[in-house]
Amino acid sequence: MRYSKLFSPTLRDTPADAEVVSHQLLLRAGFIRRVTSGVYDYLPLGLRVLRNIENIVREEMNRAGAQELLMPMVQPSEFWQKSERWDKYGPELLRFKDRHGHESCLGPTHEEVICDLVSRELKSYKQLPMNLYQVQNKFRDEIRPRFGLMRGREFVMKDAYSFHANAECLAKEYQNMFDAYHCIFNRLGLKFRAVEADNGSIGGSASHEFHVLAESGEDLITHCSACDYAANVEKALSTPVEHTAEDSVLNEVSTPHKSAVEDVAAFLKVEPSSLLKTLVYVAIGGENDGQIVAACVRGNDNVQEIKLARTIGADEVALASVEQLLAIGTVTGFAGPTQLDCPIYMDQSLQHAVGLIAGANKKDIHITGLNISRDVPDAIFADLRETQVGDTCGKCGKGHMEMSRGIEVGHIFELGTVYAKPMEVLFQNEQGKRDVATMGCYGIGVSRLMAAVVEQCNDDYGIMWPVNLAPFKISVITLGKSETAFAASEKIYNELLDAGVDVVWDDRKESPGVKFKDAELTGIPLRIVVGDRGLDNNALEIKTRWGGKEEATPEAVCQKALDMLQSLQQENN
RNA sequence: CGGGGCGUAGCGCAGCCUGGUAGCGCAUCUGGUUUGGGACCAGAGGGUCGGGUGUUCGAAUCACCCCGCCCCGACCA
Repeated sequence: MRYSKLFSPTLRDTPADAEVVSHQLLLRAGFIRRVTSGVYDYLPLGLRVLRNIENIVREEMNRAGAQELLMPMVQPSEFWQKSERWDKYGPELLRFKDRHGHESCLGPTHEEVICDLVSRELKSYKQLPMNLYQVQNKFRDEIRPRFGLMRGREFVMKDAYSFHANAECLAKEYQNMFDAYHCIFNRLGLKFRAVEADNGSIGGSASHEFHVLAESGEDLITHCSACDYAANVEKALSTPVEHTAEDSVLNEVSTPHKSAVEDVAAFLKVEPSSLLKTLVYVAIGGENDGQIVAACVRGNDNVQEIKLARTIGADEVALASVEQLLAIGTVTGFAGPTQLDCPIYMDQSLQHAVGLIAGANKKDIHITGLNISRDVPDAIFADLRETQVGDTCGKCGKGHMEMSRGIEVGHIFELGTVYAKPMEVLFQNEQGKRDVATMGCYGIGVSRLMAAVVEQCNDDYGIMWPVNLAPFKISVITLGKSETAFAASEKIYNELLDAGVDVVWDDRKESPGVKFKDAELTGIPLRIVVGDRGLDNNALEIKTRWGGKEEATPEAVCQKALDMLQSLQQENN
């Protein structure tokens, strides 16, 4: 490709509305442009990278034995009614009617469609197991799209669905996908971590998320310093540092206008860990929709709302309103577990706690000397607190937990029969009886990966694509306007084209600085500089995007560059 | 949807408080000079000042409504 013909509009200034580096650089380097909220154009360079990512994903999925197909973006409401998600899925599902008044939606995921397809064709256990995948655009009407490709409404996803005769077979495929995902993210040159995850609304049993480690990540993930345990904090198991206190009698103390944990602790001259934090929640969705519950953790801990929701059988929870607090006999800022008219859930670490300070359910008053087993006999104990740095690992009991931020780029689930059953994905088993297929599903956010890679691979000059992903591998930069430099460049360019490399020739009538800056901004791994000076010295410069520098004669420069490319590729993997 | 911020040329911004007929840098176009790190000179084009309504002799500027964007929260690949 000649740069003079390339549609690659780069920007000098960072667009003001882009917050994270990946968004800024992808815009500046001319890889993407925004169409509307959470919806983007992929320009030629961006599409090249996207395709490179897709192809690595394809190769590894194929190698793992999955088969590619392609399902539609538009899906009929009937499928969703059958799976009972038409009502459950919520406003993220973009629904519309066609000219006949027929209700449809844009696919946010494809369990329904694949189940419908497979249910029609699946007859016998002999056809199983089977793993089908696609790389396709999804649409989710996200509440708040942000960070460019990181959280779009329309995005490219690889979604795979496996079907099995039984749970053991599913477990095997789950492991197979787990391993394939490791291969994929390694080939993409990413620092990542697989963590145990909450299944969320998708349902099913086992589940892992794959996170690219980055400060800008939206998720908090935690891992053990000693064993291989790693989990999303939404789900992580750990035990807090022990707290000891003297047992004593209950006593009321006046704490005027002090309701925040820090304020109360400072006012009473104690550590926040001596306090009991009581938060009142309302269940949303699930069998106990609308139920009000109290959740208690130590003052220095936080309630992990997802854990609470799972514990009480709700889809999610929300903090109760002032009116709801009054209804159960307490007031804002001074809630405590005694004499509350609702079920009281307590973090399991509090089972034997004594000498705590808690709200008295009266304005401006706290109680001291709270003994949980004595004073809150009806408490229900469960894992409710959010894991903190330094907690003891809930798995090995030896290491302590460390925290990092992650971008979720993959998620795999053992679904079991949650979709196959309502969608009637049935087959005849070995005994000749009708059976429900057991399913797994495996997602990778392909377009999000593009952003995640940039988050990890950039410097002050721009993007530094891993060789595997780079839109072009080599940039031939012509300097000056001499006929000889131009002719020499063209020769090198053609030689590289013949060698089958993705090469771009910067033949523009621009000053050297502009060409260098653009090559760096767009992250081309290797550049060959062809100028009169180099030609006169019979030594052309080859420079890597990571600072490496070599020289070669005009005759040898192509081979040299190809060799360098190869060794860069190996470093990558 | 709740809270905060913003909307003036392709990009980055000033002007608004105190109303007077729209400006700067970069980019773009023409001509010329230049070419190993975002060149220089001369000239040129490009704006419903997000939209509407109102106040006013007069609105980018003041008021009200709407729309859009960004950040924090709930969602998730």
